[in-house]
Amino acid sequence: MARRKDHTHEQIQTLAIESLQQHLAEQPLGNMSLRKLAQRIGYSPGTLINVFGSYDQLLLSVNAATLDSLSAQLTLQPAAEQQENKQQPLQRLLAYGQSYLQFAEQNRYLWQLLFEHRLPEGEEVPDWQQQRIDGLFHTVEQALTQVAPQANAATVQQAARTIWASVHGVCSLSLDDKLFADSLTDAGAMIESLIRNYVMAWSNQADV
Amino acid sequence: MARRKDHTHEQIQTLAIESLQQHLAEQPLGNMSLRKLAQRIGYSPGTLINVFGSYDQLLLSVNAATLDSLSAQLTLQPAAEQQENKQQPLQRLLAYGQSYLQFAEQNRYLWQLLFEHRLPEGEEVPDWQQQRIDGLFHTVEQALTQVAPQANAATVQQAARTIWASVHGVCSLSLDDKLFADSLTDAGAMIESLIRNYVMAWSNQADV
DNA sequence: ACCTGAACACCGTTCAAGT
DNA sequence: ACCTGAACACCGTTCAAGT
Repeated sequence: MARRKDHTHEQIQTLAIESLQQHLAEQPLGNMSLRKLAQRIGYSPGTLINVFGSYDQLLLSVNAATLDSLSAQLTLQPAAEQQENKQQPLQRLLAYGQSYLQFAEQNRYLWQLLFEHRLPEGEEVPDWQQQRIDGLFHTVEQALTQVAPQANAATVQQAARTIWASVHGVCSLSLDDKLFADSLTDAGAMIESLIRNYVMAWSNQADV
Repeated sequence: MARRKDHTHEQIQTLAIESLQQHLAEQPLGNMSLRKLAQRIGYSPGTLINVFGSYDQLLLSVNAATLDSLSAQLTLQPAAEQQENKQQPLQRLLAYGQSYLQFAEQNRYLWQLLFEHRLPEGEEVPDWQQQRIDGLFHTVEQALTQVAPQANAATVQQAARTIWASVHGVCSLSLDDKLFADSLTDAGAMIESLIRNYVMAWSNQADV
């Protein structure tokens, strides 16, 4: 049998991605499979391969959406606080770090997939992914530039990446309980300590 | 057929672990399987399950060994430098961070397995693993105590974990090229900047 | 043209049957 | 007692055959 045409390819993509996201809201990727996903949305495994090219690319599509919602959560700040923080870039960086942690905690399986999914063997983080990541860095760079206007672009860029990767490391080990027992509460304090101390010393020393 | 008894269970464990380590020196875990591993060492898949309990526990055994060699590389320092650094805990922390990065770069697939392997669903990082991790933290804590003798134990402990997780984050994103293009060289600089700035501000502020 | 479902080459695990 | 190898329930992917 064949010939259903109930949905366009685009609609099938949306169905599959949303179904997988729904699964990852509660369970890790390991409990899902291309076959199960196909069954969930009422198509055969072959159709999903047709539409996405491969299971790996389906996962990449979910990661694209995850990067977008991460980006949305990070840039979203209550209007009142934005006003307040206009002259307080350090506060903004601290809030940024906490938002990142919050996102990781609230979307742990999406987050795991985003950082642990490896492309088959080839190269190339896709362009759109690198661009989205660059956008996230950019916000950090803006805040750092305000903190240390005398610093040159390369220095700011490196500091932004350092802060970012550090916060990421705390979140990563904390979510996996690979740091200590009571990680949920302490991770926030560690990120605060990390950003506050790093920015303080960095701004006093950067390109003076 | 059956009844070989060419090796004791312990010998089979060693054979399997070494064979997997050899594989991970060049290729990611995904290219290996229990069945391939069994074939490599001349036994059936069932035997490996008998000896290790499951494929997962075999992987855990490799991780135990990885933690040991990581620990060995970190505590190993040239005698001359040890002398030199006796009064320079910051230098020791910097060297520690670089050693960590070096280990991750030189053993990327072992390192990936160590941090990405998840226990089936249950709880419990095994005791021996937590103890080994605690030992690694302890070295960092010792150096921090020298930097800020006035700080209390809890503060030092948190700072040690913060530094550790941060360095880990830089290594992790750097190895996956998820930070930027030229990661190999810059990761070292980022770790240096990270430790130097954090420790500087932290020591001035901790429990004064 | 689109989709299916059987087929292919795998996977970790179990366990009756051999020695 | 120890090990095997077939069997089981999966997996991602391919592709001839249907509509």
